[in-house]
Amino acid sequence: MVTITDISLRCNVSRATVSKALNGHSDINAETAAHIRQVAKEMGYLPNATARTLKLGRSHNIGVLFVDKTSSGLSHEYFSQILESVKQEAERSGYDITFISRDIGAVPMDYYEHAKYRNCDGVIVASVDFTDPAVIKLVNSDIPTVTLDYVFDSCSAVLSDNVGGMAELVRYVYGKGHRKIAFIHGEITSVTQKRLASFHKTCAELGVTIPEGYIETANYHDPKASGLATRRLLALKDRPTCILYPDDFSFIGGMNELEKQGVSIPGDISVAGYDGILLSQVLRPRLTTYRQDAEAMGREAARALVEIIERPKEWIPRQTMIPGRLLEGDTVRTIQ
Amino acid sequence: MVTITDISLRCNVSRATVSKALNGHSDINAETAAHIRQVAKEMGYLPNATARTLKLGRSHNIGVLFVDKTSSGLSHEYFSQILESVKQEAERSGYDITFISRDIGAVPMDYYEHAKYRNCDGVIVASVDFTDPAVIKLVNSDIPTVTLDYVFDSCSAVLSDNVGGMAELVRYVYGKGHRKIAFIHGEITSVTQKRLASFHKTCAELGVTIPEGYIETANYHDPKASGLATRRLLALKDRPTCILYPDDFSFIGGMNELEKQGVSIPGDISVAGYDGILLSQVLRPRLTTYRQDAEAMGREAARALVEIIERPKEWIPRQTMIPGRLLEGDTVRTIQ
DNA sequence: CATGTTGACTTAATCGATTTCGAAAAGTCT
DNA sequence: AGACTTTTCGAAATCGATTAAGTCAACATG
Repeated sequence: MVTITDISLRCNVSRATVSKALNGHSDINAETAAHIRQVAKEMGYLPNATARTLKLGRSHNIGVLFVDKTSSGLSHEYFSQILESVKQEAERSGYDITFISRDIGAVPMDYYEHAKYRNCDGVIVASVDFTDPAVIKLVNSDIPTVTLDYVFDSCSAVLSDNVGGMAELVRYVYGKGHRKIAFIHGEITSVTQKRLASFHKTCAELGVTIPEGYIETANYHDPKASGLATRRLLALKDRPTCILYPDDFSFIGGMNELEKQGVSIPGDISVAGYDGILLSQVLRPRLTTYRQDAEAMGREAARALVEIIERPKEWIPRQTMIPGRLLEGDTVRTIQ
Repeated sequence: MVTITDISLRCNVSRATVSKALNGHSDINAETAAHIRQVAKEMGYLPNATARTLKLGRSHNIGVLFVDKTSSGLSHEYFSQILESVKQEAERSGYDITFISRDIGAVPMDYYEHAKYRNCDGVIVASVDFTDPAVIKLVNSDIPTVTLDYVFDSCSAVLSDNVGGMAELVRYVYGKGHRKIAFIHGEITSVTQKRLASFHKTCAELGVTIPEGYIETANYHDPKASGLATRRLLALKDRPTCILYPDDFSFIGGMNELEKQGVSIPGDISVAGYDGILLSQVLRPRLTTYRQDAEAMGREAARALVEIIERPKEWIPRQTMIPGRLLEGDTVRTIQ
């Protein structure tokens, strides 16, 4: 590997001069600097990020903490899109991405320790159990942190507009004439609570009453649970005319159950999903859903984090709300 | 941050002694070592991976190179599962994962340079254009590399059994009585070529002739293209009784087209996918498909790489074939 | 001409951890 | 007691890059 020392020998200057020339310091003669840069290029010099990190205390490396309960990893398209987007934006600013995990090898470590161990300049946290003490330790630490879809007052957050999204969905189906709207929600998380609250609030605003049994519990990304919830809804004496699902993928379970019971979509019952993943747009009928702008979420999270890292003085915890948009498919029918 | 120096001051020993005690060297008195470890724990000492990397030339960091043409990133479940699995296995061996990209910030870099810059001990390459000069430069470099689903003779590879998988699928549908089997394949890659060759070979072995037009071209992960290909197949005078799709996701396009034309699955026509992603198993009817063991692929890739890194002497390029298995769903009907 | 000033480099310390080569102390053997 | 080992620990170099402080010559100024 070519180091700064190799270049200095070749150019008959000190290592300091080489470093300064390469970093464009002003106290180096223009010709000397040009020559050094030329030689560096010829020799195929590459700076060593490790040495630089050690000296400067800045790694230009961002940790990402994504944990999936199901441990199927990034199976959820929403999160894999966010990750990709974080990665792209981080790279644009000169940062690399490293996964932060709980342990590494035989050494037990918590998230904070891992991030410190790797000298991460900051961490992006998403899709985790935000009540986990290890997560709380991290967000309250000296490491700049940005959370996704969860607010800690110690750090900045990027949020999907769950309240607005759910309100828009409810108002949309209301506009289509639906008054008997059921909601199957995922496991209780802060996101779920927001959607649930927004569902109740919007229904109240619209004067829509929610009969007993119209709020059903299932899980995110779990068609089976949604199928069972759908079955329970269909067993009600007073069936809903519209069912809102926890997310697009889990809707598949509902779709199967409806099909099985000979209930047509949207002829007999209308449905809507949430997320706006690719799948929802290739199904026929196309699923009406609320698209979360994962790309923007990842981008804004990375931007916010880089901002904190590079201008720590000016930083104050800030929440960025990312709006989504309703994707009108063909699964919500207009009724009289 | 607590460093080795802090501990040495507190224990009245040299930094060398602390380092040795912490690393379990034998030339330190057992009691002294125990005391040092105790103090280290009390002070919350964490080793600094950067300093260690600089000194030892080993980063315990593995680069992963995943590029998706669609730039939708890790949208393909097969790859996100592999990534997750690579990550888990790497962590088990004490390695972290960093994404390798083409440029970083304003600095233009190729993959090799990026990996060197970050001192990656090795790189795992998947889902890229293997004819890209930058990729070729990387796999032929001094950096240990493991490729997925592609063989270079300069490095080890982990391969999904595309030949065996396709053969098993064909034999399965043949066993169900099908003799008119169409195959819609994805864009031409080495994987596609293997499946295509295996399709032809297996058909030949079984004495099945492949009429004009039964081999159709579409794309991976692209329901639209598969839908169009399906339409072309349905327009044939002599329709196939069974269609094999490029992958499970793109089958959705075929499903829509069949539905639209009133062709029932599997009543009128049988179908099978490839991959065995979660979606295929929650659709009704359940899709018959060949499951690629993404989890094993990621695990073996990580193991192979760690092996090369830690025992470079004994290393010889090796290919590991990961078998998949047929997931029998309800989309292939028995015909007389 | 003595004194400042500026430009262009270099010296040397530093970041945190590891490791080679000693060195002192203690123990062993004849 | 003298010679040799063994045990236990430390001094100092090292990895590659950065930078504060210092040097020295050339030049400007009153």
